[in-house]
Amino acid sequence: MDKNEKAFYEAKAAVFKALGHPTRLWIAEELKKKEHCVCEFVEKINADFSTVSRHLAVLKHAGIVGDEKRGMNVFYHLKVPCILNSMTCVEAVIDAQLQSQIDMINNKSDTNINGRI
Amino acid sequence: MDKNEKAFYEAKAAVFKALGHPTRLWIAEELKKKEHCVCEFVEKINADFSTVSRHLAVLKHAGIVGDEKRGMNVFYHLKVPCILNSMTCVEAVIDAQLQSQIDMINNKSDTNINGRI
DNA sequence: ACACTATTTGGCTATTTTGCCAAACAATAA
DNA sequence: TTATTGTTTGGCAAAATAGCCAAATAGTGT
Repeated sequence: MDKNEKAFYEAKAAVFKALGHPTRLWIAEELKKKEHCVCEFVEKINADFSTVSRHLAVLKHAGIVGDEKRGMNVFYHLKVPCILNSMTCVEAVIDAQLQSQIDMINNKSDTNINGRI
Repeated sequence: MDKNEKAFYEAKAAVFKALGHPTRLWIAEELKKKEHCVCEFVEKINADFSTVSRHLAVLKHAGIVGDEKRGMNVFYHLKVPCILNSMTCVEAVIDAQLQSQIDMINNKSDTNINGRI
């Protein structure tokens, strides 16, 4: 893997990483519906103003959201909405994972039953 | 946001987080082509056996890959290939980001030029 | 039984991330 | 001008992550 390719993987991973936090993922989904100022998020999330601002900065730095100052507020919008198209697949991952956990529990109790007989 | 919804966002974010590391993202893309044992990755990545094993464990824990022991080797495979479908969009994010950086540089030098006149 | 190979795990340190508080900044209102 | 509101930034401490080494584990072959 040469230097360019490595840099490319780092850039791509950074995008995933930015979405890899529940609050930021939630913010991104909210921004898919419509733009929001920071204060609107602070109301809905139980977190400090500075915390929300930092999360938004992470998303902005990753290139996922953009911001625009209007009056006293800074409005954030989703720059690349397609980034959330994978959500159905992500949900499929979670479902599959949940299912395999259920299977594991079932197999374990089967073993126990067999062990008892 | 109630407890269930919060847990749902945490689970979804965990999937993104798992892909949010260049090595793990590279591994996932390799696994899209075909299954691999750990040793094959160790050869290609310049990292310790234990490091690679841990990265694979993270992907497995997130539900993205599965593993199967055959003989002396453990083979990993991509459980949910659709997770990489978003890659073209991720690349679009990077392109857009790169472009906005170029624009910023251009605007800055325009300002300088105007300032000089 | 022994040695050998592939993999995981425990333990450690260095680095990064998170989230809060307080302070700084910016735009508006009085 | 001062006060006020919305936002960002500096600084800090707690927690999580990454990556290495060494030890443990599991399966194979002798």
